Amino acid sequence: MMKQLSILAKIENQMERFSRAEKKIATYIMEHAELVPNMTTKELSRNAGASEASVVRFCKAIGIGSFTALKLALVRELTIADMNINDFSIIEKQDTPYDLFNKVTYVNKAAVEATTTTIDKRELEKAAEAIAKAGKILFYGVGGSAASAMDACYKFTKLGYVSAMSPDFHTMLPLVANLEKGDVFVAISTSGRTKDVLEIARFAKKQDATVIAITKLDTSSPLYKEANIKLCLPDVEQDHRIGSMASRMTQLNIIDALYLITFHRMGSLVLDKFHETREEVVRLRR
Amino acid sequence: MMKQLSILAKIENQMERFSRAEKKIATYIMEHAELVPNMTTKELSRNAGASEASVVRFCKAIGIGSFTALKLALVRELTIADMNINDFSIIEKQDTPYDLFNKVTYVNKAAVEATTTTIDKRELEKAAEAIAKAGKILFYGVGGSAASAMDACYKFTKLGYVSAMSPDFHTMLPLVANLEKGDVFVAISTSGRTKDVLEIARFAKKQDATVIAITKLDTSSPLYKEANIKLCLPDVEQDHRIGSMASRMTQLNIIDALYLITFHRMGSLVLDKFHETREEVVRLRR
DNA sequence: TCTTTTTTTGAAATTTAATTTCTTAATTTT
DNA sequence: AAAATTAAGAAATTAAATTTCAAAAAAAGA
Repeated sequence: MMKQLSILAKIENQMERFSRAEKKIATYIMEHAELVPNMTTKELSRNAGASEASVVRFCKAIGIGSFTALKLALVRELTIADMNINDFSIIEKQDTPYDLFNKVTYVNKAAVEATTTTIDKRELEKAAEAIAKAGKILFYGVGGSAASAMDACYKFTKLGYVSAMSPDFHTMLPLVANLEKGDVFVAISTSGRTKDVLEIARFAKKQDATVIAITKLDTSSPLYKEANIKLCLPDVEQDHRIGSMASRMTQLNIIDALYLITFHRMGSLVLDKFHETREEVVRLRR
Repeated sequence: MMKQLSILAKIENQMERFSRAEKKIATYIMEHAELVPNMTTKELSRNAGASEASVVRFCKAIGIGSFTALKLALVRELTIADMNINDFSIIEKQDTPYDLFNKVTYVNKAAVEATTTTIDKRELEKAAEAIAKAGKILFYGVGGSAASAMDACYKFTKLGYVSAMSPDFHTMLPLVANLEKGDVFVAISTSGRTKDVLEIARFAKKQDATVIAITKLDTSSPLYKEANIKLCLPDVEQDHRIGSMASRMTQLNIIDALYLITFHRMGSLVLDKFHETREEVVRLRR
């Protein structure tokens, strides 16, 4: 029922979609998975009969940020396969609540872990830089992503930023209209194809704000293409009837990172104000 | 038969033999093994307080051919050992954004994992039962827990429940006033001592609603004592300056479980309505 | 204690690997 | 068939790992 987070399964599933060179690479990896972690792009490209560039592009195509990340993910997967933990991956009729809880826990843990395969070091640095320089930060996500936007907004408010969010398109419009050059707009959409989010992101860009996208690594999605900075989520898509649970975990993991990075960067400068807030909170304790 | 020593064990064994720089590197690896696979020689050397050359030499010293090989070996080992959770509050001055990201990821993963230590099978079953019988479900959390409440509300609305939430005390009052016997009120407060949440929870109880608490396992907290059903969060140690990030992860993990359990229980009965919603969503695709 | 020798270390240079850019080739669309 | 789009590899760039080498620290011998 719940789809695998497994790299090899993902490759197999997408096999028809792949282009000629990608197919060669995919086939080679499927057949020699255990060798790949010890290879370089040059070796793999030579063995598969494609170019190094295609190897790197292939990684993005399957939603993994870099060749090195693919190698690490493969090692993990092959190690796990040896251990046979995979009975977690399927929900069964006779599952008790506690079984289901354990399965959810496993999936969420794996989802958080998978974020390391899609995050790009430099994009993260760019994001940190942009946020550090921003006057205002807006967050926007709808449906399942609204809660992530809310969480992010709360966190950055705590840091002393002028921050806002709303799951409502019409409320966002005037907020975005007031963005200025150097301000930051964070668009949260796992698919990268949510119309409302896209439209507001374009508007924010027109206002000269820096647009940070928190979205699935999918080079063909409109949000991915539009954004100034891309913080990519792993593709943890699950049963379409259930909807994505784990993807919120990955969104929040990235938001936590942004928060911690900003906090760390501000350093002791803000700690005083921070403590003031805290004391007041304790005093008013509700 | 000679037992194959793991890398970490091997490092520990040889600790006395190491030179000064090697010792620093060994210590860092022992203490942050899970971070090393995503590091470069430069990062590791900086974090450990030694040079890149020493990192490479260290690998040879423990009988591993290259730094890359060490990283792969560590991944294998950690995947098998799968987390010995000790390591919170691990932020250092010189951490780069990417370092911080990896640390957050590790902490969040560990937090999700830790949920398994505090959840009680029977409480979970009671919660599932109560929700199945409920007409309405309310969620209430303030501050950092508001986003969790929002997420939960969205999920249960998708399942066809009459569900509401607000981070605003005054908005909650009339909502709770309309609760009837058998309805469910879910109070989300990690500390279990948030005044607003407590007051509303008491009110809900007076209305004969079933009060489910999502709160830290702490038998002396008022919310823990008041609640009909307790779904307990692990006590994720938190830096008080930073505030809890990981605790939201644990809240959401439990919410995901409740959602999945309810979904599972409803079974195919609702799938039709579910699909209708989905088709409409696709049609209106925004 | 004071050389001398040996070992350890990190800075800089080199080599190797990964990624991006740019151009050409192939494919699809009109 | 022409135009537009997409795919692919060669070459250039950037980043990572490794080696070299000179200086510092420690050990050995006077």
